[in-house]
Amino acid sequence: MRYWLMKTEPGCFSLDDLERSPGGISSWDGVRNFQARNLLRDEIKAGDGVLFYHSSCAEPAIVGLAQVVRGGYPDHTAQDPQGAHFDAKSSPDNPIWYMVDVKFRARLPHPLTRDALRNHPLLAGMMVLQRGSRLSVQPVTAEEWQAALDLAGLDLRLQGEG
DNA sequence: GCCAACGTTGGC
DNA sequence: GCCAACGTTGGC
Repeated sequence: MRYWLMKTEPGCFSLDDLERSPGGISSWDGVRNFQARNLLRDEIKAGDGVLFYHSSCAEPAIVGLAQVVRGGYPDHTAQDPQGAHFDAKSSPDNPIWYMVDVKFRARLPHPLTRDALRNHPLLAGMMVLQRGSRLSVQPVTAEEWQAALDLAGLDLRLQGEG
């Protein structure tokens, strides 16, 4: 079981949107970056933990927890010419882009702001804090995951863990 | 709105 | 295969 941080603009798809999705489950689609694609396709598996991060907003922060419920599979939004994520180079036979499904798990009692992360010795090194860090899906270490939960005051045991 | 950082594209 | 130009991201 591994851990990830997923970035989203709340004006586009927020933690609320995930919670309100049917069964609290939504596909994580529309990622059009090769490095993130590789993670979605090859590394991210059902059961993995997700730190849900809001970016490009008044207070960028980790706001919740989610869990991967389906590992990488072809992103069919690339096949929709009307959609915002259409890519003519992708085809059902030879998909370029991949997505996963994630399920809402928890809202943090208090969002973990960038300042809060920076001020924590175990979290200050997180990729999301690094300058120019644009990867929308980022690996998180087990230590960072635990420290984030501790800092949030959350005791969450995900299915498949422990 | 600014601007640094990054990924992608395309000319050569 | 290099690299400049461009578009996008995202914190501030």
